[in-house]
Formats: sequence, C-alpha cells, structure tokens
Amino acid sequence: MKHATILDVAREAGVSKSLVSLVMRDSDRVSPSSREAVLEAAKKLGYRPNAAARTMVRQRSSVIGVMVSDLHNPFFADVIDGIDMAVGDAGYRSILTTGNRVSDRERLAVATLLEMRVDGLIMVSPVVNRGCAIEASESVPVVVVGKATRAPTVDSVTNDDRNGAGMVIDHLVELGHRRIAHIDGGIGAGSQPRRTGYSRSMKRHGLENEIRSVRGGFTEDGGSMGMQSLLATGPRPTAVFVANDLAAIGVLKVLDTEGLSVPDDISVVGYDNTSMAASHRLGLTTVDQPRHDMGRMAAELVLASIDQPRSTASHAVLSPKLVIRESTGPPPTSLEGEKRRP
Amino acid sequence: MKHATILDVAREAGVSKSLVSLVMRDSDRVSPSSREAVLEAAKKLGYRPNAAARTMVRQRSSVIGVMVSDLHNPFFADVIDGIDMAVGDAGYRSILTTGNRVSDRERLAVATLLEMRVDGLIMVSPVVNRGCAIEASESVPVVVVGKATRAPTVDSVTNDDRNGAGMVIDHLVELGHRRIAHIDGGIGAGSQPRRTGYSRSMKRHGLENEIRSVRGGFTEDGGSMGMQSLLATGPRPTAVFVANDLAAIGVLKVLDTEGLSVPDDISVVGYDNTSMAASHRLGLTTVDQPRHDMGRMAAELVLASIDQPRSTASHAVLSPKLVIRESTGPPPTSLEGEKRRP
DNA sequence: CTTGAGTGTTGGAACGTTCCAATCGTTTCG
DNA sequence: CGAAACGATTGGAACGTTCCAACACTCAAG
Repeated sequence: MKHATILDVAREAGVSKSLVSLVMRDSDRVSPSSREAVLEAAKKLGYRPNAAARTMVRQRSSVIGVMVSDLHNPFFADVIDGIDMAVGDAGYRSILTTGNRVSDRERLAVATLLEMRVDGLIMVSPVVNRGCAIEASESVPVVVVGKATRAPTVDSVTNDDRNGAGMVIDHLVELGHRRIAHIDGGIGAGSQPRRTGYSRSMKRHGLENEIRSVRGGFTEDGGSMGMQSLLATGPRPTAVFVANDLAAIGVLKVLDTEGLSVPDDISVVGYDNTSMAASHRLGLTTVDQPRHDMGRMAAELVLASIDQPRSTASHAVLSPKLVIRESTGPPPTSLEGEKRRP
Repeated sequence: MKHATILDVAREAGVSKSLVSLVMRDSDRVSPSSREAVLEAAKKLGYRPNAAARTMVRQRSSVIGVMVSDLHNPFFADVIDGIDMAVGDAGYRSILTTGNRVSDRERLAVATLLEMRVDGLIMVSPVVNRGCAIEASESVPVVVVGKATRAPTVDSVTNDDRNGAGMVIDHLVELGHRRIAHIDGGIGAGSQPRRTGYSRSMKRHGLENEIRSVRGGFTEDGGSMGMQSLLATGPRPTAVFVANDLAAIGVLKVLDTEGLSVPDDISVVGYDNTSMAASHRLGLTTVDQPRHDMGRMAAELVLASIDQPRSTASHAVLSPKLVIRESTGPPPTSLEGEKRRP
C-alpha cells in the first residue's frame, strides 16, 4: 500500500532510474521499447510521481497558490475559475487555501502555500493587511485581486468601482431620477470607491444638492438598517443605490414591509450581479464585475512575473458593466407628486 | 530574493543545521540562548521551512487534500468550513483543488493532490466516477462527501435524503395536503433518493394514488419545465416538492406568471436551504443538510484512517432538518368529503 | 580502419529537511 | 577523584527526484 518510487519502476522494468525519469518526463530520446517497458512497469506498480521530490530538485513546483478569503461568496468562484483556466493553459496547476475572513487564518493559509514552494501566489480579496502580501512578495510573485494594494512589489487586479457607481447614477438620471440616495458598504473593501463614485457622479449631473449617503454594510441587515434610516429622515428618495446585492435585498425587504412598490415608488440598484440578483422575484438592477476576467488577468500577471521578474508592480483595473433588470424604472410621475399604493 | 535554507540560518547563527532544525520544530532540548540566536537569524534571513523537503524525509505531509467539484454551489463552502476546522484542530492543514464538474479536470485535481503526497483525500460531491476514488484509496485514505460510494476502501459521508423527503411530505400532509407532486432532479446525484423518499412517504400516508413525479433537474430551468408539465396535464396539485432550491425558484417563476399564489393556491418546498431560499421574497420552505457537520465528519473519518487504518469502510449518514418558511401553508380549500388529520 | 557524430542509456551529485547516533561539556554522586 | 548521568549540540544518512557528464553502441564519412 506504500508508494512506488522511480527505483521500484526501474527494477521492475529492468532499466536504470534515469531512464524511468526520462520516460516520465516524456523525453523523446527514449527508444520505443524501453518506453513501453517502463510505462507498463509503472502502471503495474501504481507509480505516481512524487511532487515533493521533484519540487526539491527542480527548485520550482509549477504550482500557483491561491488564497481565497471566503468561499461563501459566489463572486470568488468565478474568479477562481478564471485563474484555473489561465494557470492550466500555461502548464501550471493551482491549489487553494482559505482563511474564512480571519486574518490569522489567512496568514496561515498563505504560509502553507509558501512553504509548499508555490511558484506564484494570488490572494483573492484578502482581509489580512497588506503586510502579509508584501512579505510574501519577497520570495515569490504575488497578485492581489479585488483590493487595491499599493506596494512596489505586489501586483493587483481590481474593478473600477468608481466607474461602476457612475454608470448606476447615469442610468438612474437617464430614467429621470434626481433624488438618488446611497447606502454604503461600511468599512468593507470596495465600499469607499463606490461611495466616491456616487458623489462624483451626482455632482457631474449637477445634483450635488441631492447627495445623501447613509451608512449600511455588505450584509442584508446592513441594507435594511440603511433603508430604515433613509425613510425615517428627510424626503423619500426616488432611487437608492446600494453597496452590494445582499444589502439591496435587505433594502427590498424594508420597502416591502413599508408597502412601497419597486420600481414604481422607488428604484433600487445593487452591486455584484450575484445569481440572487438575477432571480425573477428580485430582478435587481446591478453592476457586474468581470469576475472571470479578473481571475484570468491575475493569473497572467503572476505567470508573467515568474517568467520575467519586473521591477515595478502592475495594477490592472477592469471595467464593470451595468445590468438592468426590473428594480429600476422612471420615478413616480413628477406631475402628480408621489403616487400611493392602494 | 531566493529562499534561505536551514543551512543559511545555521551559518548566520553560528550553529549547526541540526540545531536549527530542532528550534524550528520547537524541541525543548535547546538552550534558550541558542534558540534565540537561531530565531533571530531566521527572522533576519526571512527563513521559511520547505514543506517539500520535510514531506520527503518524513514520508508524510501533514496535509489533507480536498477536491471540490464545484465552488459555485454555496453548499460546498460550508462543507469545506467544517473540514478546515476539524483538520486544523488535528494539527493538519488543508489544501483544495477544483474540477469544475468536469471528469477529466477532477481527475487532474485529484492527481495533483496525490502527487503532493497529501496524507488524506476528501472528495466533495465528485462528478468523476468512483473508480477515481477507489484508485486513490490505494495509496491514501479517501472519504467521499455527498455521494453514496459503495466501495470497501472508500469512506463516505452523505445525507439521508430519503428521510429529508419524508419530512417534507409529513409537513405537507400535516397541513392538509393530499395532492402532492414531485419534480425530481433528473440524473444528478441526490435525485434518486429524494424521489424514492417522496413515493415511500406518500405510501406511508396512504396517498399512493396521489403520487405524481415528473422530470425536472437541479437548475432553475429544470424546475420551470417540471412545473409547466405538471400544470399542463392532470389536476393541479396543491403542493409541490422540488428536488432543490434552485429548481424551486424556477417553479415559483412559473407559478407567478400563471398568476397562482404561493402558498394560497399551491405550496412549494425546495431542498438544500441555500441562502437564496431564506431571502424574504422567496421565503422557501426547504430541507437543510448539516453541511458543516458533513465536512467535520469527513475530516474526522480521514484523520482516523490515517491514525489507524481500518479494513472496512465507514459510511456516515447524517440527518437533514426541515426549515419551514412562507412557501407552505394549508391547501386552498378543505378537501370536501374528506377528513383532515387531527 | 579510424574518427565523429549521433542514439540510448547510465551512475552520481545535488535539493532541504529529519532523525539517529555520536560527541562534547557539565554536573552529580558514590 | 573518577565515573556516570545528563543536557546541549553535531555530522551523516536517508527521502525521490532531476540533470549532467559519461558511457556504450552503431553507423557514416574520411
């Protein structure tokens, strides 16, 4: 039940270990007869190459390590898909570790990968501080996805959230909205640029007096709270731009219980384009991030760094896309003021 | 920018490599002064142990490999959480690979782990045929999660889907339903036991004449199709048990467009208790699988097998839990001429 | 017939650890 | 005072590969 080694195979096939090694690496300077004998022996013994030994002597593993902060967010699944694809095409393999949004565990997850001597490291939306990425970048190329990381040795792939927010406001203004509020994501990553994008865009449309931004969060409850505080104070907005889809669902919940109709009374926009947003009972207008492309891009950056170390970091910023569904429409007719639900 | 080795550290600290090794492994037979010197040197050089070398000589990696079929299903995230937790507590680490529901890629994912010489392998809802698991089990303990795998060398952790389906029917019957239909999951794993559980339970309630099972699938579209065919032929059921949440959402979509109200006209039940099912606009009654526990259990099984190889496989079957929400209620009118259950 | 250039094949030296047996000081004790 | 016991430290032999230099052959050209 133990593992057969190259030597066992060599003995079985009646050749030297070197020849077995050559066959395993698909060398073309092996005679067909020896090749066959070796393959047969290998099969018989259930031989499996030992990656540890190979990594050891070759001084590289041909593996890219990916640290993911949280597998619960389906967002990451697509990113990882993109990574896997690009990494596989380049003849590398990828392995993942998780940190569950806990700094210490993320640090451990990264350490595990580095100790395994991955040839490159991709950190997807890390929660842990950037020191960890910088430290890692001392021994291996590192790319951070989803979190702007200004460091001279760490590449990054992010989404242009400011621009995404701008597209949302453009869409709402085009529909005729003016009183557009924002429920932000609190302290989470991505919150700040979305908020900034909101205010800038409002100003661009000459709506600086309508700017109204309240504290929310990236959770359903966060969205609910934000919406409640919006309804409790000041004039009711005709549209709300929420920090992400999950929070937007919380907003819808509040609006439903308040008897307000979406989008007749109020339009709601989320962010992330989760599959939930697409569900017909929600039909949430939202912003799609090119998740797959972000992953692919991240992989290409690490692979490029492995091939050809650069002295300056690359920072790729991809563009989001507005996805219009049923949660947005024209504001309640301005002539009649506010329409009431029966 | 290269990796420092134990020898570099030894030189820097003015001691032997063996001593450095002892310090790294937290031996207690090292004098405090040498320990400090070594740690300082290690820090200065940014030393990181080389897992490949260690694995090599120790003939074990202290790593558990996890192959996940599909990261898109949030179901798996919880399972992995459970695995990570149990594995970590036992002093092991875990690494993941994915196969994206493609047999060949799953096989590669498994091979990657085995070549890295993981000490144990957990396959979560593999799509690849069981031969792959059996083969792997020749060199390392293997546990399959979510798919019944009858093989003498492969452990498994599954959910009692038949029982889960039974709980659904019990709940519906208790509400007064008799005409309960089932939309199945097609050929996917888990489909068959849920269907069987449905029919058995119907019979148990003396409703064998009401049994009506149509082909659906584990996707939104699959559910929609199933519902359409239910509505197109025969008397309309007062309740529908759908193979999973996603398909149930497809069912809701059809009912909405047909102008049928849930649960007033018809009750709908899903399976899996995805976060989507909990969303207020859906409020789907569903069956929760103890995902976290399944992961933990799987980890405990591999770890036990590593410690103490068993000659016979263990098959753990966990119990699901009914989660009642707003998509189920009493049938439209009390069924005339028939007594309700007390 | 000798040389030179291929073909195939081979042993040996790494790679960075762990672990064992051996060594070197000290201290304790008879 | 010598031996024994102990604590701290050390060199060397693995572990399973890769890769290089070297080696046999065979065959063509000189």
